[in-house]
Amino acid sequence: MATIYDVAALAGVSPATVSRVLNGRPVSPANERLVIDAAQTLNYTPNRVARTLRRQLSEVVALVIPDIENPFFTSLARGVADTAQQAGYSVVLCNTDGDVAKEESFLDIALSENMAGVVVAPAASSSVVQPLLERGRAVVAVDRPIPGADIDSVVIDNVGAGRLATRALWEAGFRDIACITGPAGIVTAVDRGRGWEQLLEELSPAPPGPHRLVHADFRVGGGRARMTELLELENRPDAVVAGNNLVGVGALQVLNERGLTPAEFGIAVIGDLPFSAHPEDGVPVVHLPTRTMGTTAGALLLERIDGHQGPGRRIVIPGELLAASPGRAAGR
Amino acid sequence: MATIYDVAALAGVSPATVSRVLNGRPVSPANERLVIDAAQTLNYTPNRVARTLRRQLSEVVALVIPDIENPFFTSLARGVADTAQQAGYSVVLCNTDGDVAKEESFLDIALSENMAGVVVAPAASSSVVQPLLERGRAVVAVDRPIPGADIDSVVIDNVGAGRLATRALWEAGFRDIACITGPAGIVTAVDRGRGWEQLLEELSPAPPGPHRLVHADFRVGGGRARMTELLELENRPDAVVAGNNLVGVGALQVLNERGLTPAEFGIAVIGDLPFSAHPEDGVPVVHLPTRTMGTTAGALLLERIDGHQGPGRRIVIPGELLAASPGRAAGR
DNA sequence: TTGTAGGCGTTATCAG
DNA sequence: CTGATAACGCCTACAA
Repeated sequence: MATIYDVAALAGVSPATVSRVLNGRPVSPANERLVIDAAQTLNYTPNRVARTLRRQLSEVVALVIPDIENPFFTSLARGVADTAQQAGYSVVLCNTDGDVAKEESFLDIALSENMAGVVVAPAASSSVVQPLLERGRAVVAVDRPIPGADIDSVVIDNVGAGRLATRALWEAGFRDIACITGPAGIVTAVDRGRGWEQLLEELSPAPPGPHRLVHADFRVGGGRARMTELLELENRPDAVVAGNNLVGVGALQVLNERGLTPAEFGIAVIGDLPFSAHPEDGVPVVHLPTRTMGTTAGALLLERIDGHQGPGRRIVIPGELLAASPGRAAGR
Repeated sequence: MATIYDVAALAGVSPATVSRVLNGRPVSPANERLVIDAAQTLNYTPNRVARTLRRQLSEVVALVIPDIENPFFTSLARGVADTAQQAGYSVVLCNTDGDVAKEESFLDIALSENMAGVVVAPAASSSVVQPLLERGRAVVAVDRPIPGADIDSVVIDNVGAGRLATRALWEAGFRDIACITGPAGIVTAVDRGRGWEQLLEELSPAPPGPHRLVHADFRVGGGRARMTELLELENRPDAVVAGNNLVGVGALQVLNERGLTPAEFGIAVIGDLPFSAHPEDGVPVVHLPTRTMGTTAGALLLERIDGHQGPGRRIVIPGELLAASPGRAAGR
């Protein structure tokens, strides 16, 4: 592999001059030509490891997410990647599988690899970003804020999303609306449940009992399990709010298998139904602009990398209720 | 940030001894204790950049895929990540968006970051892995082989998958079966189309005209567009093979929107339908074990990293026809 | 504008 | 077993 010395030798200049050309610093036109030609003929590529060691900062940013198989996060990832790549950074994706230890390991690596910044969707409510911050690295939280860390964060208005979904069912005439949200330890799940609760307390003469709010794994299996239980209840509800896209898929699976239509048993979903092959008539969906979250988080990160100081900013992105009209095209 | 010198100073030994402890080389028990304690109190983490520069090899492997939003590839990614992480490697995911230039850029980076290896699902039939191979780096192709490169590859039996899907429709009684496969430039798409063609030539007294094989973008939109066109044909077919999971979703969307059931218009899908909320009764699906592909590719990569020599191995993984019986649980 | 030289943090070699 | 030292490839004062 050619080094900067090889290029210098071939061009008949010093390594410093080569470095200057590579980094766009002033060099005589003649030498610039020589260096460029030499680099070309040697097929020279700067060694990024050495550069990073010297500069103490790489041109890589990491995106740490808990579930790479959830379209919510892959769409988010696209947003971050688009923004960062446009600014010349490479984006590497790290999947923690919801495992706090893996997340910590990736943050460690980001630190010791001298990465320029990290966008993290924390697996739990605690996330060890302090070491990164102490070293002056850019860190942005996305989807879920990190309590106690004064950093930029980009989140959904989860309470509002919960309200929108619940209101859609209420207005469709349902009066005993349950909610399957995510784990009690995940703030997005809790907030969506709070939105559901708020709205019913405002509208309903008899607010729902606490047993109408159930927690599920934020995956298809979780939705299936809780939906099945709800249906087998002695006094079962007449509608349900699904706390995220995958829970929605699971719940819909159960309803469909039992031949229950959305008119018979109401269901609204917080988050876009991924890859739906059926129109899902009558199912209100609260669209969450995940790609926008990603681009926003990416933009904040770039600003921080560029040296922006100041207290952590908090950007809240609203969900948007999609009409549950028949014939609406699903999927993408 | 503490360095190896700080640890050495605190422990009262030389940096070399610290390095030895870190790398599990023989050191007197007394010194080992001292070093471990010193490292702990200083909260020391080795600088991976410096280590990589010195060792000329990092403990990172890259996985380069063309579409992070396609569950086919995210599932594959899980497989690779599981295997590699178990062996102590960090996996970084690079999404090329099907863009050959981006792919080349990522391969460049893998090279100049001294990454230990790369698993690549090539965007096109050419992929510039030569520089990596020349530097002795481990490279494994997955999903699509790289013509002209003598490397390990893990692929689906795409011809076989095409045959399975087509046979299922034939046996269900359909006799004018079209095929929507992927772009003509993607070998997996071509092979699946060949499987369709082969089978019909064997079974059908009048093999299908070439216009029964159409190429689509391997995404939902591609499936929608081609399916719509097929249905509007003057002499439309009575069934269709969808060339991948997303084309299947798109085609199913169109059929469902028009109220055509799988009994009226046959459809079989090559690849698992992602996140299906409906049972999809009567739709034969050729299951592709993507996760296994990933773990297999990861294992081959690790062997190469460990120095395994020899010509490129080619592992072909068969698809498996899932019965299209009513009531089958869909999604995961 | 250009070259020299030191150092980024680690590991490997080579004496001791 | 241990320590001093050079080297990985690059960038950047500093001096010319």
